[in-house]
Amino acid sequence: MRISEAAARSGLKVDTIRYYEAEGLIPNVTRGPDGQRRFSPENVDWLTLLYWLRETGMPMKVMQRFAALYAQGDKTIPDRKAILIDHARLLAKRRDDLDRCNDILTRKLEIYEMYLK
Amino acid sequence: MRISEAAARSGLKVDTIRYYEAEGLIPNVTRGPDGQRRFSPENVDWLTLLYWLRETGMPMKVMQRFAALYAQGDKTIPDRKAILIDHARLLAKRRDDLDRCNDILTRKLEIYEMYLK
DNA sequence: TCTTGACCTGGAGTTACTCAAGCCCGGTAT
DNA sequence: ATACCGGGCTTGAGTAACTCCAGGTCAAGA
Repeated sequence: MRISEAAARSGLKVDTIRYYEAEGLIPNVTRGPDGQRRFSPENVDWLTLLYWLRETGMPMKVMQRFAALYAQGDKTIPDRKAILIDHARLLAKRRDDLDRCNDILTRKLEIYEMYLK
Repeated sequence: MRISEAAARSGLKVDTIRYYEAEGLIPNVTRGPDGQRRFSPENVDWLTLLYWLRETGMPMKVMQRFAALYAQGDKTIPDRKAILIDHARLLAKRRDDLDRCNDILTRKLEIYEMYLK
């Protein structure tokens, strides 16, 4: 499929996809005879994963490493697994942060209520 | 207290605090006779709030608006309340995102396990 | 044929810091 | 008295990760 559809399906913007490809984050992107990018369903799966990793705060350098490992085949699965487990730990921390911030907001809002009375 | 202590207490870096002040995010910062910034406990409270708002993804422009409203006194409390409620909604969305990403990671890891068998 | 729409590249602009260079100032060790 | 810290100051450059834009190609439809 074309880049616009890949963008719509993955959640990434067209520009971001091109940028990610230039930075080596997307393996196996082929071009049609017209020189335009063609995305396979596997490409889109990959982009969707990148979208969520980004959305949850994975730095690009880590994604780059992840993509490089992927390009080296199945023997890098333990390494890739380690990266994802690490990221899952980050997610847990972020979740705690959100909860903590929520508590703070709740307290502030209570104070505002007092003032409004 | 001095800037380094304010940084340690709020979680923000010294550089970030100076930057935030320059951008108008911190009301009522006074200077000592030596020309150095002095932070009151209220300042530190404010900085801590900024720290958590930033940590949970509030853009600086919103913080700027929030600070400007704060500087205008109690009559802006409803507006400030609206900003915080809005941000709380964002927190809820981010929490969903984290959970969704966690699901994806879990599935990927299961696939990796299959390969490793 | 002409135009439209999707794609291309290269490069500039943006956000929110982050770091570094170079200077001032008060306190302590020699 | 002076040399040297550590901490603070400002200004300005650098970074990450996009994001947008100008200018150009090309296939397909009216």
